[in-house]
Amino acid sequence: MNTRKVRVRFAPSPTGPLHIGGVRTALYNYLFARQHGGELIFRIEDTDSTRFVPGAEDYIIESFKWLGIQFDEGVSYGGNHGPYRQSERKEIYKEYVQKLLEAGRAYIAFDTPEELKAKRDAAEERGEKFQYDASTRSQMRNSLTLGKEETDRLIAEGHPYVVRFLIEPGEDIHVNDIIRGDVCINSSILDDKVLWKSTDQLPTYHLANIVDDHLMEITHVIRGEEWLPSAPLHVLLYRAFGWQDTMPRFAHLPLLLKPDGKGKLSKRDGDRLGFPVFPLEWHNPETGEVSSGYREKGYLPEAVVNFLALLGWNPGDDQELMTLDEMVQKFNLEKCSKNGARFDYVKGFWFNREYLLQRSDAEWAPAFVNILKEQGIECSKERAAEVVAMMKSKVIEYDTTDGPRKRNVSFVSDLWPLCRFFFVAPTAFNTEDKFVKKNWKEGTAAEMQQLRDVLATIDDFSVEGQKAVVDPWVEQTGIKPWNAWRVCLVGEGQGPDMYGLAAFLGKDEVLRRMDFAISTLKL
RNA sequence: GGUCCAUUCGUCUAUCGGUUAGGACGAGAGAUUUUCAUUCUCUAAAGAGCAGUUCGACUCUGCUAUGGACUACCA
Repeated sequence: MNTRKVRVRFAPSPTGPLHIGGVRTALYNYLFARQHGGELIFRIEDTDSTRFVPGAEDYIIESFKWLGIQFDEGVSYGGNHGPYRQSERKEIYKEYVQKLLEAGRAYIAFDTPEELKAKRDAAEERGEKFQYDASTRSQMRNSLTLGKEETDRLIAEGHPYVVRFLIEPGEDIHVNDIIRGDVCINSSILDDKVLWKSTDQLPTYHLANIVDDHLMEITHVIRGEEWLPSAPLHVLLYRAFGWQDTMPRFAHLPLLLKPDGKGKLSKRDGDRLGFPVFPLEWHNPETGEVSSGYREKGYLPEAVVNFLALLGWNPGDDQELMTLDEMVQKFNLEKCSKNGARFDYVKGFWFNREYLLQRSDAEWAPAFVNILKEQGIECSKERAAEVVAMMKSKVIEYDTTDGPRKRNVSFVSDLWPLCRFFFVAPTAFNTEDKFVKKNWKEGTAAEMQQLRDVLATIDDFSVEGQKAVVDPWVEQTGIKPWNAWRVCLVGEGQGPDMYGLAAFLGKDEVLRRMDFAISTLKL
């Protein structure tokens, strides 16, 4: 085992917004690094020049800032192992492919993409599969079949070529994965992977990845399960370079699956079911399409992080709500589950609510004030906080694939549809409404008139002030005014405690709404 | 098709040979309630199937089934 300082990395390619699965991978790397007092490196793997998307890199950096995941080194963070963008490391890779070439562990191949495609198509027609490997490379146009002279000549003439990794068949390659244990595959099923591309004169992922991880002294590679099949190739690469002694340990994380149906979680699922799959809102620079983000939807970063952390890992006890620091304490790669986790976004609502409830009413207020402003309502933070206090324990309806459901207020934005009447007086009453029908009968108007006149005498209109006058009146008259009063002030059967509502509205507004209801509803 | 990985309540999961198989989300019921809620209490809900190893298997092995990933000059 190595006693080197733990160094892990998260290395996305800037081909678009950061997928939520990638966020989880980065989070696990972060937890692991922190727990071991190690370092987290942020590397950009932009060796596919054709898929580069402007803005993606900044997007990813901003995402981690919002989430509170701090890197120690890398693009935008600095460090002594740079540059951290693979496109800026071309000369380094060149040097290392050269070494492989000289050592006879790689060779040059002139087969064009078209020729290869023709081979594949032909094989497919025969119901077979073409693979560029020990069994076929002797029939191809490469430095092995052409000889050194001819190869040099073709290169000199400017023929495009790739560099392929020469894989010896018939060897069992073991990968000791921290999560999955021993994974073994035979080298015969591997193809001679392209290490250097002719199209853009850049290395492929496999080469750049191994060279960088070695040079950046990475000790543990924590990545998605989609990389498991190529892990043996990577092991072979480490060996070919003679780096097996410092080869990092591997840990392949299970995938995030669709909330329903089959397959892995995709952007489409988010669009379909109405939840974000990206941390931040993303504006596609080419299509102009906008994809929603957790931040813009009103999620708290702590909630997103906590929710994600538990998708594929758990501390082994029953604690589900954890701060980042607690997670750092408890994290354990060996306790990561091996099977894919369905993305249960409904549980995400619950996490958000829990974290929102930990915040004071005053902390909810600014966001609520903004939402009110969008509705054309000006409201001070203080008054907004009062509404929050009265309404945060309510439930709202939301849509699911199984039809409408109810859930607790989980976002500040849930408040608005529940709180309209705080700011807008009823302008009409629905006499067909069950609550109105049940609570506004003959004689109710007269009772409300009595209550109105009692309220009119109150100077201190606070909850306490009203109580002191109204409670005795209720006692004395035997009138239960609550529901009818609610009809007057709200217009329907919802809202907070009546004294609280009335205190918020103020005496004038309360009397005005009552007058309006009494004169419109009559009876 | 080939290779590899996986399989406990609807979902996320605990259990690392001996348990009444635990928790959470979600669902249902009841109590409380100044409407709707909150809150509290309770309930239902699981080891894919078949063999084997063992005194004993959710846990180990094999097969089957199912799901997933990979199979590019993409990462």
